[in-house]
Amino acid sequence: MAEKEIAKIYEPKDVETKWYREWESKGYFHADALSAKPPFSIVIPPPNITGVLHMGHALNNTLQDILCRWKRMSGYNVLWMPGTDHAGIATQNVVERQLAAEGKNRFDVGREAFIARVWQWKKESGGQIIGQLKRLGASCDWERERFTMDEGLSRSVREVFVRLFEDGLIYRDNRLINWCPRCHTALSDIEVEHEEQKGHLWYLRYPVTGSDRCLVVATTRPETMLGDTAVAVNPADDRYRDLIGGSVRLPLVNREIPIIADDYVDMEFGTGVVKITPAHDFNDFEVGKRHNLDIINVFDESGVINAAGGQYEGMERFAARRRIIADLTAQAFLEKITDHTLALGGCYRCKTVVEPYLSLQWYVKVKSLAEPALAAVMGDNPRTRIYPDQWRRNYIDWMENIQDWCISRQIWWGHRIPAWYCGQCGKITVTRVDPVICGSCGSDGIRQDPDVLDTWFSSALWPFSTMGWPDKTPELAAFYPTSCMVTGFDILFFWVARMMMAGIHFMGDVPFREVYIHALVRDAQGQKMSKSKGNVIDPLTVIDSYGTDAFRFTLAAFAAQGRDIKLAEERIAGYRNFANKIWNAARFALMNLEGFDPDPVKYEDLRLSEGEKWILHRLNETVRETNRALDDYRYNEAAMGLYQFTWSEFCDWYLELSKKELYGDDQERKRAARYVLWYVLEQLLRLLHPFMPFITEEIWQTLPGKKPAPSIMLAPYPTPRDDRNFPEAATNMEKVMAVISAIRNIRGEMEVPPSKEIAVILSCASSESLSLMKHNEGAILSLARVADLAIGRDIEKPQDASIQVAGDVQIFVPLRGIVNVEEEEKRLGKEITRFDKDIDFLGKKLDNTSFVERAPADVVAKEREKLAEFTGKRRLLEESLEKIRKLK
RNA sequence: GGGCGAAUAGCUCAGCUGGGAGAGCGCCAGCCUUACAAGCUGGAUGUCGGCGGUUCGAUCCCGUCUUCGCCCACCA
Repeated sequence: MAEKEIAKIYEPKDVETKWYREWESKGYFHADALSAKPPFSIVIPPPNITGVLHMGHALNNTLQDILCRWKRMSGYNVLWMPGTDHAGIATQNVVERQLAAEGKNRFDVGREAFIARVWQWKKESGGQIIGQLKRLGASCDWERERFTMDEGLSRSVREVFVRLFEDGLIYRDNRLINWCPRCHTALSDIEVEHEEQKGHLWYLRYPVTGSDRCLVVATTRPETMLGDTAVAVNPADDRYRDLIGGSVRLPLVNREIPIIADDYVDMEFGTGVVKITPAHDFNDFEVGKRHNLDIINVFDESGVINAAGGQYEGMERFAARRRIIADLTAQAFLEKITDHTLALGGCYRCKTVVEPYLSLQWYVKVKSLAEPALAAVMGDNPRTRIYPDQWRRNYIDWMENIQDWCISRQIWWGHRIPAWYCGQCGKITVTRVDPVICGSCGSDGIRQDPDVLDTWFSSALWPFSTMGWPDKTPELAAFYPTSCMVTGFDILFFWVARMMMAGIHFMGDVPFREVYIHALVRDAQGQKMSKSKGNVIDPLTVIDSYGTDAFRFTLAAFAAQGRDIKLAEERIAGYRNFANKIWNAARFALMNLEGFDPDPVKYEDLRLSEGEKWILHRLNETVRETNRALDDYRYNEAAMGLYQFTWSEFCDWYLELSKKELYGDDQERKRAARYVLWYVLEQLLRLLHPFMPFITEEIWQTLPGKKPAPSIMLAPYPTPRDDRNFPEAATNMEKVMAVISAIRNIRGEMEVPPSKEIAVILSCASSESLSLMKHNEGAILSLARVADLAIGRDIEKPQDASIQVAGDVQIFVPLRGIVNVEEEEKRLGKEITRFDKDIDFLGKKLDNTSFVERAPADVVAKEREKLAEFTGKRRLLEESLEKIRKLK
């Protein structure tokens, strides 16, 4: 470290760009498929090309990067496969909005030109999230970056579609599906988000034919009455039994429709009479099938009433509702309106209320795919383990109740369905290569299905399509199945479940060995972050103001399993301070390591102090804990352990302890101190690197000594070292630290300013303590700021001294001129009361014969010890208090 | 309607397999002690949501209730 002054405050910005560029350009992120090292692979949940980095991405990718950096340093051949998703509906929406701004729609420009325009948009602005992931420090193998619509992945999609079709697992059917009237496309069941809303139940009178009775039906959607083709009652319902087989006349429409009986009708609900609209309700559709009812579709694809709606044709569905209610009211067909809450389905892309809509769509038959995907997570040793376990239950429930997957979408941006219809024979041709003639009759009058595949169809193949499938590639051989999938629970069904099905079916093995499901990032109040609420914290703004490392560390420290993260900005500031603390500890070290070369140092020859042994021992324990925690995805525990070690032990204690050695003249001691300082810091930086990649690299590069690698990200991750375990020394040091703390406590309580040096007498009750305290005299002198220290066996307490007890050491601080007698009296009183409580508690516990008899012997012994210790201390304090009182 | 999760210091949260609770921020007191005031030292604060049960012993296990949150579900 040169004479150049290092800034007191860590400035992340330049450091981050500098090192990221270095890592990437040197190819440190690149995985070699032919490496001899054991593989560790993760495929990134590909962000949408329309995406900008939000908190969810930041958390997700930070957690992945921590794993990747940790494993890479631990000797694995790490592949983190990156890429982006074409995000069919979302991306199409973006470009359609652009067109709308120009006063056009996609039909004006035509399919080909529209798709060209989407590609153009992708080229210009589709990659920004990749740059943002880089700012986050993501160590992805960018050389392998893929896109769900690139050539290779499109080939995988085509292959999968054809094979499933050939196996009879893909079929076409005409049934009710969820339809978004705004996106003009079908949606799968899970793409519909249900939300509870306050609505109404309208009770409508349907006059019974040939009678002056009316049947009253309750409905939440009165406008669909235009498509009613029956009313239904429960066959067991005595109220209506006589009317079954009869008919009613549909108001406004004047259509005569039958009264049918069906078990589906709940007698308890509403009036026990249900209007049946097979074209616009999933239940009614089933009822209609059972009873062979007509299906009258009254909407067009935009949710506007069509010709079947007679006088209401051309009205938007909600306008039609208002009008129809008004008309029914006017004609006395409306009996009453009651409040009713219902779960309305909305499009997950645009929130528009979806419409059950009859149409011809493509489906994947999932039953046979789901079975092995279910089996793979079952048992004590599942092929794929889901963390935390609670999510396994969710996965299982969903897989067990899985419905066929509607995969066709009526949009233009996506993988076009490789099916051609013959105008001659009407047969379908599905092939790997675009056909020119019908596969059945040879006619050239074929045309391709206009629909594209659900975006999640290609996502399902991601773990193997990105590695070159269907070819047999070295990547697949080396990295499939992947080691781990890190993702949020919101796409457990959309994505994880489908990757499982596809992976097992096409690769013959699960796509990943482990799945780690992390939580959602919310605001400090626990609200979901959303633009409309205005509570969004932008990760990039956070990075700008606090630095990437602080931000990453915050996310890791918050990432407790199974719990959402409530992110408050103050916390990030707290970890920014932590980064700064590391920075300043490094400044201290570098200043004191000037001219020091650790390489020739023989560790075995060093004469280590108690404090040095203690910090080495604690480092070893921290190493052990960090590795163990990361192994179990306990990111928060790993982060908190490192935080505590760094700040409370390394900085607060060790650095302070080291000063007297570093500043002293004993060259042998100095050498040991420098070595330990260098060693612990060097190891600590490696431990922290997966969490805080930039600052650790910046400091690490300036440390003296020969580097094991050109970058800290390639240096071996610390593992515990047997030659650095000092359990005994560590315990001893803790005793010394307790004495120092006790002296500081007197100082603090007595308000003795740090500038005022004091005299202290230590009275030890054992020879062990005596030699320990003598041995660590220097530490006590400097850390407790003591000028005059006397240490002896069983020293009589001076009359006018303040007392503290630490283990079997009594600490006397002569009062005269320093301590206020009243203050001391108060302090002692407080301490005594505190002991009284514990003594009382322990006494009662030990008096309880069933405790003494039944509790394990070691627990009882421990409690006895504690009682004796407390009683002893209390007695000392009591004596001291009496003496003090005499002084008054 | 089914399932899951949460309730711990003023706030945000830890607390792995039961032996009378921790952190950060905030608060109080004293400090510019030559790495760091984004800092140092000391201190205060909790019927661990309520009620039962199991146990020698429960923040932790079981039951139940209350209050929040989430997921799934075709009750019109």
